[in-house]
Amino acid sequence: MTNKDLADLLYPDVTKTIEDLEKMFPPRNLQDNQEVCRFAPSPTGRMHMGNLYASFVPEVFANQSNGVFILRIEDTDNKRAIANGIQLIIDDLENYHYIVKEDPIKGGLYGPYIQTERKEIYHTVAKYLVSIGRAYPCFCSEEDLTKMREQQEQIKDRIGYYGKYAKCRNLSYDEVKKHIEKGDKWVLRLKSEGDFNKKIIFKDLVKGTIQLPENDIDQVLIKSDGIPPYAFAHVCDDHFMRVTIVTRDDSYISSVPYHLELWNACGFKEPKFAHLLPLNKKEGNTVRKISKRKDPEAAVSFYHEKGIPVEAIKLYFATLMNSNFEGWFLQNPDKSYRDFKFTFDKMSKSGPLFDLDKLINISKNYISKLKATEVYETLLNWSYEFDLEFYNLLTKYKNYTINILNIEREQKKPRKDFSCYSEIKKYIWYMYDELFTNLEYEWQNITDQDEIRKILKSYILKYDINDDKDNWFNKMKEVCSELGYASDMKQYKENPGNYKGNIADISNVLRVALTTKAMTPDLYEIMKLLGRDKIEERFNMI
RNA sequence: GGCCAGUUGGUGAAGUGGCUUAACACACUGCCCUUUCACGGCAGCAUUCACGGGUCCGAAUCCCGUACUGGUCACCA
Repeated sequence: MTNKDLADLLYPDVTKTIEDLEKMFPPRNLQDNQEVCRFAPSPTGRMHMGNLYASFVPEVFANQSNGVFILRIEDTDNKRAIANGIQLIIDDLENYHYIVKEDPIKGGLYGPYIQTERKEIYHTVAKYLVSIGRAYPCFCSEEDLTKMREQQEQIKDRIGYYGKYAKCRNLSYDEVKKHIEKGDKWVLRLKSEGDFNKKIIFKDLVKGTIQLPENDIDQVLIKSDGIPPYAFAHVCDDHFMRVTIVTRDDSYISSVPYHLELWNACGFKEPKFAHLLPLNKKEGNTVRKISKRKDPEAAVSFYHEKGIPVEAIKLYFATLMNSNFEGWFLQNPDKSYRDFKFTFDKMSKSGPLFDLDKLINISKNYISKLKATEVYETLLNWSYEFDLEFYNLLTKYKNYTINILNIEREQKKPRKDFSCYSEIKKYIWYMYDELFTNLEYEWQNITDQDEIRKILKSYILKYDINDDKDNWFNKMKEVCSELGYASDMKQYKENPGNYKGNIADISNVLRVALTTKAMTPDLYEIMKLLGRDKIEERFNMI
């Protein structure tokens, strides 16, 4: 009896051959420098920052080379999958404007893009491996394996199904047949040819040259439910999807020797590998992988609710990804991160720490460079979801709001007040009469109400909405002289005793009377937007 | 425990044998500019690169050892 007979016995339903698959999924018609990358998550829930970053990297490398970025769903562990998991992932990638060429919904010539729908492919390759003597069925039960492990631990031997421990490795055709006929459960194992005492050397795009012991463990290729575990699935998928760069978490690095043996046994040309360090977070003195369960700031929804622009998050990812990106972006503030040439060798070999402060800074800069109309549109969308009262005001006073948002914006060095959209209201609420209630005035040096009224009265007599900024400021100076305040700060500083106060105090009174706040954008602009009636009305409220 | 990797200020990091008495950015502090805030400008913030030894005229950079941190050793991905 030959290996071929064994293959037929194990996989009688498989009719295709590995050559058929090669024809069904021919090499892509791409240049050498065009990369095919994929993001391959499990559908276990909403994306989190770790995931999002892990998908940003292959997306960038695929698209900057004009290649193909694929979304493939790894749902072979059905215990952890959730119902609408796939849709959630697709939605998040779309919200972040990732360019995805092939995914389970769009489809593509190299699908299906869901692993549990690719069983035929896996079984075809599995059958091939059996037929060339590189795979065999194993009937060991879970108890057998546990017992074996305990024994190995006791005598301090290496743990695993290998060498003399691989009991089922040399089962005869008749023995296998007997098991199968009895309906015994079985898994398919690789017949490893590796030698643990020898080393393999391989080059990782991120980590450089790495030496690891060869794999000699007869790993499971197909589980008893007929579905392959990750390793075998990824080899079949990445080969037949013609992936050129496999990006994945750094934790896979120690199983690379096994993976390489698999690629080899199947007769596939191995792709390039890039093992990425996960996003970390500092907790006390220890650094750990950012966690969906423990860290609120890991959730994508956290940023969505705050209204941090997705582009800012991507810019932050870009700075984490390539340390020289930030400097480049400082030199080229008007360019997109898509114009930057990312490389693997500039990626961190130790895990990058996720820093919310840094993200917020990037976000501030990003928003400050937008046009007022763009800020308005995004703010409108954000408030529609999270603050309907504000949304209604924004809709009612569209142009007015755009003008407010435009204060000190379109200039060389724009203001950087807003780090996210949820913050905007607290900076501009006083511009809307509807929100101008429950006031707490932040008077500074001048608190005497009579004095304040005197200043306001003196000022309003002079105010003319058509004044240019110089005139406007001169009128404030006139109030100073009339009421005994210094109109020139230098003079005031030389002789503070000669004055009741200075022009900054007068300015503060006007500002607080109109806005209640001691800190606002340019007062001249604010007054222009409020208009004379509102100014008088607010002065009279004091 | 075996194997693999990493360790540069409060933070992200640059750095691959002399240009480094360690770039840049964030945060923080102080000063200046200024009607306020913001922006901006200037300055301060690691005499030192986990520790110990070695190679070398010369080490953050190369070698060895130690410590610590992380990863991995499943019919999970």
